[in-house]
Amino acid sequence: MPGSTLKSLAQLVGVNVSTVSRVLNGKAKQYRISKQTEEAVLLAAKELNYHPNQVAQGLRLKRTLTIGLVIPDISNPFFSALARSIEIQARHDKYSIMLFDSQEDIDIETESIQLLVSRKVDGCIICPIGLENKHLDKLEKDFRIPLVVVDRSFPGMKAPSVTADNYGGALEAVSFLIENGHTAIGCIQGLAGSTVNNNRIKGFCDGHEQFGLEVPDDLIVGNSFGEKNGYESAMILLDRPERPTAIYACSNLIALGAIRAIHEKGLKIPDDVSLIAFDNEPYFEYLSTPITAVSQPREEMGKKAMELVISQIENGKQPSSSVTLPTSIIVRQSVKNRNDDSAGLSRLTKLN
Amino acid sequence: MPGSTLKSLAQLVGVNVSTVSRVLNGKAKQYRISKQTEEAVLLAAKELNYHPNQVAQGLRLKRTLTIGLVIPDISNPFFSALARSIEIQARHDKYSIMLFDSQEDIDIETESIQLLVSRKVDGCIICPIGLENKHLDKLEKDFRIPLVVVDRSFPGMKAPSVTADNYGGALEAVSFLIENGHTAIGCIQGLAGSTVNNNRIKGFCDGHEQFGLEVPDDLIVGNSFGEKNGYESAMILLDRPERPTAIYACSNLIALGAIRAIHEKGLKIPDDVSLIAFDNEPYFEYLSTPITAVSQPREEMGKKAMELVISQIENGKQPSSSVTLPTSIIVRQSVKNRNDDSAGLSRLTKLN
DNA sequence: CCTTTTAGGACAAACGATTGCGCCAAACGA
DNA sequence: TCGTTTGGCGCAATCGTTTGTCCTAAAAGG
Repeated sequence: MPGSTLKSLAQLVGVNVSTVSRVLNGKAKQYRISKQTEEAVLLAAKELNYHPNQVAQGLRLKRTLTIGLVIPDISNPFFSALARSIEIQARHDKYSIMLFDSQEDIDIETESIQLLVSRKVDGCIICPIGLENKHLDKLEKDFRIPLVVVDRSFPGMKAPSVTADNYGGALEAVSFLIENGHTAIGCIQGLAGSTVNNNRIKGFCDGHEQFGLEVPDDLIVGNSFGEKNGYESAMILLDRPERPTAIYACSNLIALGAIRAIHEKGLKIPDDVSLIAFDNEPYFEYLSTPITAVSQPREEMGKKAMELVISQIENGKQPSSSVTLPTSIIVRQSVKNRNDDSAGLSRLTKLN
Repeated sequence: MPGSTLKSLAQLVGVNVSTVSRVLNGKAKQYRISKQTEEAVLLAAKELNYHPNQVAQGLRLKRTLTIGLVIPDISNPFFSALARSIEIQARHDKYSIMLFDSQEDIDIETESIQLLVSRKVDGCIICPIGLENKHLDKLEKDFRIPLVVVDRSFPGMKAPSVTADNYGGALEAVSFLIENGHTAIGCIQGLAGSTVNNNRIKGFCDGHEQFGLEVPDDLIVGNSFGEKNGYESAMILLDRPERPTAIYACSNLIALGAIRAIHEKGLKIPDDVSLIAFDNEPYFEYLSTPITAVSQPREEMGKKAMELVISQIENGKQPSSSVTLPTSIIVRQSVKNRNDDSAGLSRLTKLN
């Protein structure tokens, strides 16, 4: 049966569609439908394998049970893990996910947001490109669609955000490097100006200061979270007359690109250069040299984001605060302990 | 404006909604709408930033411009690459993607299919778990929703499928191993009974026969495409009294699990055991030992799948044939050439 | 001057579901 | 016997679009 409808059920049972609707919505006693009629309707619904047309329901109820998900690159393991977690949580709450891949392109992101509006999603979760948020604000102001921003937040946005503790994680990473005797640390950053990058860089800088080191501005290079930038920026760092002893990669893909560059140069991790990554991948464990990384709670981030949209949708209230989830450092073997190298090297410690 | 509608436009311009609708659908001259009215409507549409309510359109036109995508695990890089390619192609054709992650669970897969029906998607692309297809057939027979099956097909299904050349790729992989002097090859299979696994195993077996070798049935172990199975099955193979000299892993995740097991055993690839994987990952290049793998054309598969659904939707005709896309082997360093080991070892060659 | 054409749009019925209201019969109370 | 309740359900509007049909005035034709 290509689509049994309320009408077909009504005809079969011999009652009005409104009666069928009420029975199927469990409002039988509220509207004083007789037991007999109720059972007949329920039986017919089973027979015809009735399932309501959610498009019609969506129009009538102004609620589509759909969440829009906009992501810069679903093939990036970080985002696909996030997406999975979001989908699972959504399914649990009876919502479905409409997926948009913005391809790290602000125009596609904007276009996707327009689509979300046209499609009347009940709420959305967006991992924005990172530099603009006017189009995001419109979602709430003009269209009143609940929004949660994940991974890349904006200062001054009303929409709640879910992010990892980028500052804390960065601080931990750079402290780890410095404590292992590294003082010339190259930093390959992501999209400059994005809040997530700002925080990962601020942690990098503050880490230096906490140990009384000068911040090596000229060692901060790059401008994208992608693999290509990781490769190219690593090449630049490695070509410097005074090669940094360690590289801090601001994303999983940057790390992968850096590894490619290091391989290509014929250098060894960690003997020739140490590496630490922000964002962990399962395969980091099995790389030529297992990579030390700052791990983000991907599943929790997705779950939390979904909870925040749902609560906005169902309670109608804006959850006051954004959430920041803790990171953890996973120490493997990509950072060399230079303190052992020469006894003459004075060990650095935190100042305060 | 939380949703300008045809009605609001009509009031603003002072005409009937039908007139507005016709103008916006480019049917102005067909219905003899005057230039003035047309321009007034278009202007108002810009002013109010009108975008049609796609839910209402969907109900009226019985066409939602939505494709359902059901995938066993979006965090598996193979599927996320596929999803990305599908989303990009869909966007190009004005469709949006509704994403369902079946979590390798047949019940969730079935539930997802029911959701696709309720949500009136125009077509769907499913990467099924692999063992049953009755619920898939219903999609077409009972609901007339165009369907394309990707990665895991079923013999005798009417729905077209898009798969890599699993048989050919397997044959190539095992031939490569044998030509490198391996005769005791462990095989960690995926979900037994699924067509994709059948083909990857048939290639494995036929490969042996083509070289006049007996098929080592007892060396074929495992029963899932996941990482856990890769780990556990590899452990079993490595614990055998006569350890296989090579392992053929039937999926990317199986390979990752096998690598974990090999590491844990303190063995080296390829000196202690060689490894070849079906399905390539970018990071295979940078592993402790770069892994030789059979590469599937992920992007092409996604694009082709989308083309097949669209053609069914728009032409209403069933594309006669399923497509099989060629694989290619990427030789790295995880397979040891045992022919060099001892001069006494007779080199194997293909029989015919 | 009367009829026919044409231009320009309005009206209303769908699509499938939900829901406020109203209607009719039987039962009940007085 | 007559009004009032209550049980049980139908009617019709509505959500926002699309589209077949119909209507009205002006222009054209004779």
